[in-house]
Amino acid sequence: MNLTKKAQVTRQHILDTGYRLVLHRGFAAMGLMEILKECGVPKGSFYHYFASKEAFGCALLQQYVDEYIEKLARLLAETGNGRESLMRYWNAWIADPTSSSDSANPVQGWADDCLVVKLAAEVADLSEDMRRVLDAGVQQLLARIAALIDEAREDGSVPDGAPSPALARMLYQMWLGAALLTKLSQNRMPLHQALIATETLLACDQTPPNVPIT
Amino acid sequence: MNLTKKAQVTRQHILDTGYRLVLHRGFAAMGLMEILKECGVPKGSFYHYFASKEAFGCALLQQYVDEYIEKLARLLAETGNGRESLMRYWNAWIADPTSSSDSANPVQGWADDCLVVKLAAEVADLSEDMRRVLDAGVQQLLARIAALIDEAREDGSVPDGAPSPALARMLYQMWLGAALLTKLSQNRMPLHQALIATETLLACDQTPPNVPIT
DNA sequence: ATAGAAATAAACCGGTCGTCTAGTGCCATG
DNA sequence: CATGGCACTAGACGACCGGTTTATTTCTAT
Repeated sequence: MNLTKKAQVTRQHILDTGYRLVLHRGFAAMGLMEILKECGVPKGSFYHYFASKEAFGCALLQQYVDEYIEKLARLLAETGNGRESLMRYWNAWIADPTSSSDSANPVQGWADDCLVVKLAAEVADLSEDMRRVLDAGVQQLLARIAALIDEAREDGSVPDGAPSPALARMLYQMWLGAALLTKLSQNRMPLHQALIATETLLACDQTPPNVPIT
Repeated sequence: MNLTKKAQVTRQHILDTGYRLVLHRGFAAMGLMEILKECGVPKGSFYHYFASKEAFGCALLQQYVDEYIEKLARLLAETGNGRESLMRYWNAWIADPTSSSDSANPVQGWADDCLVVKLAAEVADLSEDMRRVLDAGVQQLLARIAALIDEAREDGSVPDGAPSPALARMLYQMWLGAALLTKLSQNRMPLHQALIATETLLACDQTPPNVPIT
Protein backbone atom coordinates (compact mmCIF):
# COMPACT_ATOMS: atom_id res chain seq x y z
CA MET A 1 0.00 0.00 0.00
CA ASN A 2 2.73 2.38 1.04
CA LEU A 3 4.81 0.73 -1.62
CA THR A 4 2.19 1.29 -4.24
CA LYS A 5 2.01 4.89 -3.14
CA LYS A 6 5.74 5.34 -3.51
CA ALA A 7 5.49 3.82 -6.95
CA GLN A 8 2.82 6.32 -7.89
CA VAL A 9 5.12 9.05 -6.69
CA THR A 10 7.87 7.82 -8.99
CA ARG A 11 5.50 7.64 -11.92
CA GLN A 12 4.34 11.14 -11.13
CA HIS A 13 7.91 12.34 -10.91
CA ILE A 14 8.58 11.01 -14.40
CA LEU A 15 5.49 12.75 -15.72
CA ASP A 16 6.36 16.04 -14.09
CA THR A 17 9.92 16.24 -15.35
CA GLY A 18 8.66 15.03 -18.71
CA TYR A 19 6.31 17.97 -18.82
CA ARG A 20 9.04 20.45 -18.04
CA LEU A 21 11.29 19.05 -20.73
CA VAL A 22 8.70 18.60 -23.44
CA LEU A 23 7.58 22.17 -22.95
CA HIS A 24 10.88 23.39 -24.33
CA ARG A 25 12.32 20.61 -26.48
CA GLY A 26 9.15 19.30 -28.03
CA PHE A 27 8.08 15.68 -27.94
CA ALA A 28 10.15 14.02 -30.64
CA ALA A 29 13.30 15.92 -29.77
CA MET A 30 13.07 14.97 -26.11
CA GLY A 31 14.84 11.68 -25.42
CA LEU A 32 13.76 9.36 -22.67
CA MET A 33 17.22 9.38 -21.18
CA GLU A 34 16.96 13.11 -20.78
CA ILE A 35 13.98 12.70 -18.50
CA LEU A 36 15.28 9.66 -16.69
CA LYS A 37 18.70 11.13 -16.05
CA GLU A 38 17.15 14.27 -14.65
CA CYS A 39 14.92 12.50 -12.18
CA GLY A 40 17.27 9.62 -11.45
CA VAL A 41 15.00 6.85 -12.60
CA PRO A 42 16.56 3.91 -14.43
CA LYS A 43 15.36 3.00 -17.86
CA GLY A 44 13.91 -0.29 -16.75
CA SER A 45 11.48 1.51 -14.51
CA PHE A 46 10.20 3.66 -17.30
CA TYR A 47 8.95 0.72 -19.27
CA HIS A 48 7.42 -0.67 -16.15
CA TYR A 49 5.22 2.39 -15.86
CA PHE A 50 4.62 3.15 -19.51
CA ALA A 51 4.18 0.81 -22.43
CA SER A 52 6.00 3.10 -24.85
CA LYS A 53 7.11 6.65 -25.37
CA GLU A 54 3.83 7.32 -27.14
CA ALA A 55 1.79 5.93 -24.24
CA PHE A 56 3.86 8.12 -21.96
CA GLY A 57 3.02 11.09 -24.18
CA CYS A 58 -0.68 10.31 -23.92
CA ALA A 59 -0.50 10.11 -20.12
CA LEU A 60 1.45 13.35 -20.06
CA LEU A 61 -1.12 15.15 -22.16
CA GLN A 62 -4.06 13.66 -20.29
CA GLN A 63 -2.64 14.80 -16.99
CA TYR A 64 -1.92 18.23 -18.42
CA VAL A 65 -5.48 18.57 -19.65
CA ASP A 66 -6.96 17.45 -16.34
CA GLU A 67 -4.80 19.79 -14.30
CA TYR A 68 -5.57 22.65 -16.66
CA ILE A 69 -9.29 22.23 -16.18
CA GLU A 70 -8.81 22.04 -12.41
CA LYS A 71 -6.61 25.11 -12.38
CA LEU A 72 -9.24 26.93 -14.39
CA ALA A 73 -11.94 25.91 -11.94
CA ARG A 74 -9.90 27.26 -9.05
CA LEU A 75 -9.30 30.51 -10.87
CA LEU A 76 -12.98 30.93 -11.60
CA ALA A 77 -14.02 30.05 -8.07
CA GLU A 78 -13.12 33.55 -6.92
CA THR A 79 -15.74 36.21 -6.70
CA GLY A 80 -16.75 38.48 -9.52
CA ASN A 81 -19.43 38.75 -12.14
CA GLY A 82 -19.35 36.73 -15.35
CA ARG A 83 -17.34 39.21 -17.32
CA GLU A 84 -14.75 39.54 -14.59
CA SER A 85 -14.35 35.77 -14.37
CA LEU A 86 -13.90 35.52 -18.09
CA MET A 87 -11.31 38.26 -18.17
CA ARG A 88 -9.51 36.75 -15.22
CA TYR A 89 -8.93 33.71 -17.38
CA TRP A 90 -7.52 35.64 -20.31
CA ASN A 91 -5.40 37.72 -18.01
CA ALA A 92 -3.94 34.53 -16.61
CA TRP A 93 -2.52 33.79 -20.05
CA ILE A 94 -0.27 36.79 -19.57
CA ALA A 95 0.44 36.50 -15.87
CA ASP A 96 -0.91 33.86 -13.54
CA PRO A 97 -2.23 35.73 -10.50
CA THR A 98 -1.93 32.63 -8.32
CA SER A 99 1.75 32.01 -8.98
CA SER A 100 4.35 34.22 -7.40
CA SER A 101 7.03 35.66 -9.65
CA ASP A 102 10.44 36.66 -8.42
CA SER A 103 13.58 37.70 -10.25
CA ALA A 104 14.60 34.09 -10.90
CA ASN A 105 11.15 33.22 -12.22
CA PRO A 106 10.23 36.23 -14.34
CA VAL A 107 6.57 37.03 -14.83
CA GLN A 108 4.97 34.19 -16.65
CA GLY A 109 1.47 33.27 -17.58
CA TRP A 110 -0.34 30.23 -18.82
CA ALA A 111 0.67 31.03 -22.35
CA ASP A 112 4.26 30.16 -21.51
CA ASP A 113 3.38 26.73 -20.16
CA CYS A 114 0.76 25.79 -22.71
CA LEU A 115 1.21 22.39 -24.30
CA VAL A 116 -1.43 23.13 -26.90
CA VAL A 117 0.70 25.96 -28.21
CA LYS A 118 3.87 23.90 -28.03
CA LEU A 119 2.68 20.51 -29.21
CA ALA A 120 -0.51 20.81 -31.25
CA ALA A 121 1.20 21.13 -34.61
CA GLU A 122 3.82 18.50 -33.86
CA VAL A 123 1.51 15.93 -32.33
CA ALA A 124 -1.25 16.28 -34.88
CA ASP A 125 0.84 14.50 -37.51
CA LEU A 126 2.92 12.36 -35.19
CA SER A 127 0.55 10.25 -33.12
CA GLU A 128 -3.13 9.75 -33.58
CA ASP A 129 -3.53 8.79 -29.93
CA MET A 130 -1.82 11.88 -28.61
CA ARG A 131 -3.71 14.03 -31.07
CA ARG A 132 -7.02 12.74 -29.77
CA VAL A 133 -6.13 13.38 -26.13
CA LEU A 134 -5.09 16.93 -26.82
CA ASP A 135 -8.05 17.58 -29.08
CA ALA A 136 -10.51 16.28 -26.50
CA GLY A 137 -8.92 18.57 -23.94
CA VAL A 138 -9.30 21.57 -26.18
CA GLN A 139 -12.94 20.75 -26.88
CA GLN A 140 -13.56 20.47 -23.16
CA LEU A 141 -11.95 23.83 -22.57
CA LEU A 142 -13.88 25.48 -25.37
CA ALA A 143 -17.13 24.21 -23.91
CA ARG A 144 -16.19 25.67 -20.53
CA ILE A 145 -15.37 29.05 -22.05
CA ALA A 146 -18.62 29.08 -23.98
CA ALA A 147 -20.52 28.34 -20.78
CA LEU A 148 -18.64 31.17 -19.12
CA ILE A 149 -19.76 33.54 -21.84
CA ASP A 150 -23.33 32.41 -21.37
CA GLU A 151 -23.12 33.06 -17.64
CA ALA A 152 -21.69 36.49 -18.25
CA ARG A 153 -24.50 37.28 -20.63
CA GLU A 154 -27.11 36.10 -18.18
CA ASP A 155 -25.90 38.43 -15.46
CA GLY A 156 -25.74 41.22 -18.01
CA SER A 157 -22.00 41.87 -17.76
CA VAL A 158 -21.46 40.91 -21.40
CA PRO A 159 -23.83 41.92 -24.19
CA ASP A 160 -25.49 39.44 -26.51
CA GLY A 161 -23.82 38.73 -29.82
CA ALA A 162 -22.34 35.83 -31.71
CA PRO A 163 -23.27 32.33 -30.52
CA SER A 164 -21.20 31.57 -27.46
CA PRO A 165 -19.50 28.42 -28.86
CA ALA A 166 -18.39 30.35 -31.92
CA LEU A 167 -17.21 33.30 -29.88
CA ALA A 168 -15.38 31.05 -27.44
CA ARG A 169 -13.53 29.33 -30.22
CA MET A 170 -12.68 32.59 -31.90
CA LEU A 171 -11.23 34.03 -28.73
CA TYR A 172 -9.28 30.88 -28.00
CA GLN A 173 -7.87 30.81 -31.52
CA MET A 174 -6.78 34.38 -31.19
CA TRP A 175 -4.98 33.65 -27.94
CA LEU A 176 -3.33 30.58 -29.39
CA GLY A 177 -2.04 32.68 -32.25
CA ALA A 178 -0.90 35.38 -29.86
CA ALA A 179 0.98 32.86 -27.75
CA LEU A 180 2.61 31.45 -30.87
CA LEU A 181 3.73 34.85 -32.09
CA THR A 182 4.99 35.70 -28.63
CA LYS A 183 7.14 32.57 -28.63
CA LEU A 184 8.38 33.33 -32.11
CA SER A 185 9.15 37.00 -31.62
CA GLN A 186 10.19 36.73 -27.96
CA ASN A 187 8.03 39.73 -27.33
CA ARG A 188 4.93 39.62 -25.19
CA MET A 189 3.17 42.36 -27.06
CA PRO A 190 0.90 40.02 -29.04
CA LEU A 191 -0.50 38.74 -25.77
CA HIS A 192 -1.24 42.20 -24.49
CA GLN A 193 -2.83 43.08 -27.77
CA ALA A 194 -4.98 39.99 -27.56
CA LEU A 195 -6.27 41.19 -24.23
CA ILE A 196 -7.41 44.47 -25.72
CA ALA A 197 -8.95 42.68 -28.66
CA THR A 198 -10.79 40.32 -26.35
CA GLU A 199 -12.48 43.19 -24.60
CA THR A 200 -13.44 44.70 -27.91
CA LEU A 201 -14.86 41.43 -29.17
CA LEU A 202 -16.88 40.84 -26.05
CA ALA A 203 -18.37 44.29 -26.37
CA CYS A 204 -19.10 43.78 -30.05
CA ASP A 205 -22.76 42.83 -30.13
CA GLN A 206 -23.28 42.55 -33.84
CA THR A 207 -24.12 39.02 -34.77
CA PRO A 208 -22.28 37.69 -37.78
CA PRO A 209 -24.22 35.77 -40.44
CA ASN A 210 -25.10 32.27 -39.27
CA VAL A 211 -22.09 30.38 -38.13
CA PRO A 212 -22.41 26.63 -38.22
CA ILE A 213 -21.64 25.45 -34.73
CA THR A 214 -20.04 22.13 -34.06
CA MET B 1 28.42 26.94 -65.95
CA ASN B 2 25.94 24.27 -66.95
CA LEU B 3 27.37 22.30 -64.13
CA THR B 4 26.77 25.07 -61.69
CA LYS B 5 23.23 25.23 -62.89
CA LYS B 6 22.79 21.53 -62.40
CA ALA B 7 24.20 21.92 -58.93
CA GLN B 8 21.67 24.59 -58.16
CA VAL B 9 18.97 22.25 -59.37
CA THR B 10 20.15 19.56 -56.98
CA ARG B 11 20.26 21.97 -54.10
CA GLN B 12 16.80 23.15 -54.97
CA HIS B 13 15.60 19.58 -55.17
CA ILE B 14 16.84 18.95 -51.64
CA LEU B 15 15.09 22.07 -50.40
CA ASP B 16 11.82 21.16 -52.09
CA THR B 17 11.60 17.62 -50.77
CA GLY B 18 12.77 18.93 -47.42
CA TYR B 19 9.83 21.28 -47.37
CA ARG B 20 7.36 18.53 -48.14
CA LEU B 21 8.74 16.32 -45.40
CA VAL B 22 9.16 18.94 -42.73
CA LEU B 23 5.59 20.04 -43.26
CA HIS B 24 4.38 16.73 -41.85
CA ARG B 25 7.16 15.33 -39.66
CA GLY B 26 8.44 18.52 -38.13
CA PHE B 27 12.05 19.63 -38.21
CA ALA B 28 13.71 17.60 -35.48
CA ALA B 29 11.81 14.43 -36.31
CA MET B 30 12.78 14.60 -39.96
CA GLY B 31 16.07 12.84 -40.56
CA LEU B 32 18.42 13.85 -43.31
CA MET B 33 18.36 10.35 -44.74
CA GLU B 34 14.66 10.66 -45.21
CA ILE B 35 15.12 13.63 -47.49
CA LEU B 36 18.16 12.29 -49.27
CA LYS B 37 16.71 8.86 -49.90
CA GLU B 38 13.59 10.40 -51.35
CA CYS B 39 15.40 12.58 -53.84
CA GLY B 40 18.28 10.19 -54.52
CA VAL B 41 21.07 12.43 -53.30
CA PRO B 42 23.91 10.80 -51.37
CA LYS B 43 24.57 11.90 -47.85
CA GLY B 44 27.98 13.30 -48.63
CA SER B 45 26.45 15.73 -51.06
CA PHE B 46 24.21 17.24 -48.45
CA TYR B 47 27.11 18.71 -46.56
CA HIS B 48 28.49 20.04 -49.77
CA TYR B 49 25.40 22.19 -50.19
CA PHE B 50 24.63 23.00 -46.58
CA ALA B 51 26.94 23.59 -43.66
CA SER B 52 24.66 21.82 -41.20
CA LYS B 53 21.12 20.68 -40.69
CA GLU B 54 20.40 23.96 -39.00
CA ALA B 55 21.78 25.97 -41.91
CA PHE B 56 19.62 23.84 -44.17
CA GLY B 57 16.64 24.70 -42.00
CA CYS B 58 17.38 28.40 -42.31
CA ALA B 59 17.62 28.15 -46.09
CA LEU B 60 14.39 26.19 -46.15
CA LEU B 61 12.54 28.77 -44.10
CA GLN B 62 14.04 31.69 -45.98
CA GLN B 63 12.93 30.24 -49.27
CA TYR B 64 9.50 29.51 -47.87
CA VAL B 65 9.12 33.09 -46.68
CA ASP B 66 10.26 34.54 -49.99
CA GLU B 67 7.95 32.34 -52.00
CA TYR B 68 5.07 33.12 -49.69
CA ILE B 69 5.47 36.85 -50.20
CA GLU B 70 5.68 36.35 -53.96
CA LYS B 71 2.63 34.14 -53.98
CA LEU B 72 0.77 36.76 -52.01
CA ALA B 73 1.78 39.45 -54.46
CA ARG B 74 0.46 37.38 -57.36
CA LEU B 75 -2.79 36.78 -55.56
CA LEU B 76 -3.25 40.45 -54.84
CA ALA B 77 -2.37 41.49 -58.39
CA GLU B 78 -5.84 40.56 -59.55
CA THR B 79 -8.52 43.18 -59.81
CA GLY B 80 -10.82 44.19 -57.01
CA ASN B 81 -11.13 46.87 -54.40
CA GLY B 82 -9.14 46.83 -51.18
CA ARG B 83 -11.62 44.81 -49.22
CA GLU B 84 -11.89 42.20 -51.94
CA SER B 85 -8.12 41.82 -52.12
CA LEU B 86 -7.89 41.39 -48.38
CA MET B 87 -10.62 38.78 -48.30
CA ARG B 88 -9.06 36.97 -51.24
CA TYR B 89 -6.04 36.44 -49.05
CA TRP B 90 -7.97 35.02 -46.12
CA ASN B 91 -10.03 32.87 -48.43
CA ALA B 92 -6.81 31.43 -49.81
CA TRP B 93 -6.07 30.05 -46.35
CA ILE B 94 -9.06 27.77 -46.83
CA ALA B 95 -8.73 27.03 -50.52
CA ASP B 96 -6.09 28.39 -52.82
CA PRO B 97 -7.96 29.69 -55.88
CA THR B 98 -4.86 29.41 -58.06
CA SER B 99 -4.20 25.73 -57.37
CA SER B 100 -6.36 23.09 -58.99
CA SER B 101 -7.82 20.43 -56.73
CA ASP B 102 -8.79 16.99 -57.92
CA SER B 103 -9.80 13.87 -56.06
CA ALA B 104 -6.18 12.88 -55.42
CA ASN B 105 -5.35 16.34 -54.10
CA PRO B 106 -8.36 17.25 -51.99
CA VAL B 107 -9.23 20.88 -51.50
CA GLN B 108 -6.38 22.53 -49.69
CA GLY B 109 -5.50 26.04 -48.77
CA TRP B 110 -2.50 27.88 -47.54
CA ALA B 111 -3.31 26.89 -43.98
CA ASP B 112 -2.41 23.28 -44.79
CA ASP B 113 1.03 24.19 -46.14
CA CYS B 114 1.93 26.84 -43.59
CA LEU B 115 5.32 26.42 -41.98
CA VAL B 116 4.55 29.07 -39.41
CA VAL B 117 1.73 26.94 -38.11
CA LYS B 118 3.81 23.79 -38.23
CA LEU B 119 7.19 25.01 -37.04
CA ALA B 120 6.84 28.21 -35.04
CA ALA B 121 6.51 26.54 -31.66
CA GLU B 122 9.16 23.93 -32.37
CA VAL B 123 11.72 26.24 -33.91
CA ALA B 124 11.35 29.02 -31.38
CA ASP B 125 13.10 26.96 -28.72
CA LEU B 126 15.29 24.90 -31.02
CA SER B 127 17.39 27.26 -33.07
CA GLU B 128 17.86 30.95 -32.65
CA ASP B 129 18.84 31.34 -36.30
CA MET B 130 15.77 29.59 -37.62
CA ARG B 131 13.59 31.49 -35.19
CA ARG B 132 14.88 34.77 -36.54
CA VAL B 133 14.26 33.85 -40.16
CA LEU B 134 10.70 32.79 -39.48
CA ASP B 135 10.02 35.76 -37.27
CA ALA B 136 11.32 38.19 -39.85
CA GLY B 137 9.05 36.58 -42.43
CA VAL B 138 6.03 36.96 -40.20
CA GLN B 139 6.84 40.60 -39.53
CA GLN B 140 7.14 41.19 -43.25
CA LEU B 141 3.78 39.56 -43.84
CA LEU B 142 2.11 41.51 -41.05
CA ALA B 143 3.36 44.75 -42.53
CA ARG B 144 1.94 43.78 -45.90
CA ILE B 145 -1.46 42.95 -44.40
CA ALA B 146 -1.53 46.22 -42.50
CA ALA B 147 -0.78 48.09 -45.71
CA LEU B 148 -3.58 46.19 -47.37
CA ILE B 149 -5.99 47.30 -44.67
CA ASP B 150 -4.87 50.88 -45.17
CA GLU B 151 -5.50 50.64 -48.90
CA ALA B 152 -8.95 49.19 -48.30
CA ARG B 153 -9.76 52.00 -45.95
CA GLU B 154 -8.58 54.60 -48.40
CA ASP B 155 -10.88 53.35 -51.13
CA GLY B 156 -13.69 53.18 -48.61
CA SER B 157 -14.31 49.44 -48.83
CA VAL B 158 -13.38 48.94 -45.18
CA PRO B 159 -14.42 51.33 -42.40
CA ASP B 160 -11.95 53.00 -40.08
CA GLY B 161 -11.25 51.35 -36.75
CA ALA B 162 -8.35 49.93 -34.85
CA PRO B 163 -4.85 50.90 -36.01
CA SER B 164 -4.05 48.79 -39.05
CA PRO B 165 -0.91 47.15 -37.62
CA ALA B 166 -2.84 46.04 -34.56
CA LEU B 167 -5.77 44.81 -36.61
CA ALA B 168 -3.49 42.99 -39.03
CA ARG B 169 -1.78 41.16 -36.23
CA MET B 170 -5.02 40.30 -34.55
CA LEU B 171 -6.44 38.81 -37.72
CA TYR B 172 -3.27 36.88 -38.41
CA GLN B 173 -3.20 35.49 -34.90
CA MET B 174 -6.77 34.37 -35.23
CA TRP B 175 -6.00 32.56 -38.46
CA LEU B 176 -2.92 30.93 -36.98
CA GLY B 177 -5.03 29.64 -34.14
CA ALA B 178 -7.70 28.47 -36.53
CA ALA B 179 -5.16 26.59 -38.62
CA LEU B 180 -3.76 24.99 -35.48
CA LEU B 181 -7.16 23.84 -34.27
CA THR B 182 -7.96 22.57 -37.73
CA LYS B 183 -4.83 20.45 -37.68
CA LEU B 184 -5.60 19.21 -34.21
CA SER B 185 -9.24 18.40 -34.74
CA GLN B 186 -8.94 17.34 -38.38
CA ASN B 187 -11.97 19.47 -39.05
CA ARG B 188 -11.87 22.57 -41.21
CA MET B 189 -14.64 24.32 -39.36
CA PRO B 190 -12.34 26.62 -37.37
CA LEU B 191 -11.05 28.02 -40.65
CA HIS B 192 -14.51 28.72 -41.95
CA GLN B 193 -15.43 30.32 -38.69
CA ALA B 194 -12.35 32.50 -38.88
CA LEU B 195 -13.54 33.75 -42.24
CA ILE B 196 -16.86 34.87 -40.77
CA ALA B 197 -15.09 36.45 -37.83
CA THR B 198 -12.73 38.30 -40.14
CA GLU B 199 -15.60 39.95 -41.92
CA THR B 200 -17.14 40.92 -38.62
CA LEU B 201 -13.90 42.37 -37.34
CA LEU B 202 -13.29 44.37 -40.48
CA ALA B 203 -16.76 45.86 -40.21
CA CYS B 204 -16.29 46.60 -36.53
CA ASP B 205 -15.29 50.25 -36.46
CA GLN B 206 -15.09 50.77 -32.75
CA THR B 207 -11.58 51.65 -31.77
CA PRO B 208 -10.27 49.82 -28.72
CA PRO B 209 -8.41 51.85 -26.09
CA ASN B 210 -4.90 52.76 -27.22
CA VAL B 211 -2.97 49.76 -28.32
CA PRO B 212 0.77 50.14 -28.17
CA ILE B 213 2.06 49.17 -31.59
CA THR B 214 5.16 47.04 -31.81
C1' DA C 1 47.84 16.76 -69.07
C1' DT C 2 47.10 18.55 -65.01
C1' DA C 3 45.60 21.62 -61.16
C1' DG C 4 41.85 22.39 -58.56
C1' DA C 5 37.15 22.58 -57.60
C1' DA C 6 32.81 19.87 -57.27
C1' DA C 7 30.66 16.03 -55.87
C1' DT C 8 30.40 11.56 -53.61
C1' DA C 9 31.38 7.58 -50.65
C1' DA C 10 32.30 5.65 -46.55
C1' DA C 11 33.49 5.65 -41.88
C1' DC C 12 32.51 7.73 -37.20
C1' DC C 13 30.73 8.40 -32.85
C1' DG C 14 27.14 9.28 -30.12
C1' DG C 15 22.49 8.85 -29.04
C1' DT C 16 17.68 6.71 -30.08
C1' DC C 17 13.95 3.64 -28.36
C1' DG C 18 13.03 -0.51 -26.77
C1' DT C 19 14.19 -5.36 -24.88
C1' DC C 20 15.87 -8.42 -21.77
C1' DT C 21 17.76 -10.61 -17.82
C1' DA C 22 19.09 -10.19 -13.19
C1' DG C 23 18.34 -8.60 -8.87
C1' DT C 24 16.07 -6.14 -4.83
C1' DG C 25 12.67 -5.30 -1.43
C1' DC C 26 8.17 -5.91 0.41
C1' DC C 27 3.84 -8.30 1.50
C1' DA C 28 0.76 -12.09 2.31
C1' DT C 29 0.19 -16.60 3.40
C1' DG C 30 1.19 -21.15 5.65
C1' DC D 1 9.17 -17.21 11.17
C1' DA D 2 9.96 -19.03 6.52
C1' DT D 3 8.63 -19.05 1.76
C1' DG D 4 6.65 -17.84 -2.48
C1' DG D 5 5.16 -14.31 -5.33
C1' DC D 6 4.72 -9.77 -7.02
C1' DA D 7 6.02 -4.88 -7.82
C1' DC D 8 9.70 -2.50 -8.82
C1' DT D 9 14.71 -1.32 -9.84
C1' DA D 10 18.89 -1.79 -12.27
C1' DG D 11 21.47 -1.28 -16.26
C1' DA D 12 23.68 -3.80 -20.09
C1' DC D 13 22.57 -4.70 -24.72
C1' DG D 14 20.97 -4.48 -29.66
C1' DA D 15 19.81 -2.64 -33.78
C1' DC D 16 19.45 1.37 -35.83
C1' DC D 17 19.66 6.15 -37.10
C1' DG D 18 21.34 11.00 -35.95
C1' DG D 19 24.47 14.62 -37.89
C1' DT D 20 29.25 15.36 -39.08
C1' DT D 21 34.00 14.63 -40.90
C1' DT D 22 37.47 12.86 -43.72
C1' DA D 23 39.15 10.76 -47.63
C1' DT D 24 38.39 9.77 -52.35
C1' DT D 25 36.69 10.05 -56.88
C1' DT D 26 34.87 12.71 -60.82
C1' DC D 27 34.81 16.43 -63.69
C1' DT D 28 36.03 20.93 -65.81
C1' DA D 29 38.95 24.56 -67.37
C1' DT D 30 43.18 25.86 -68.56
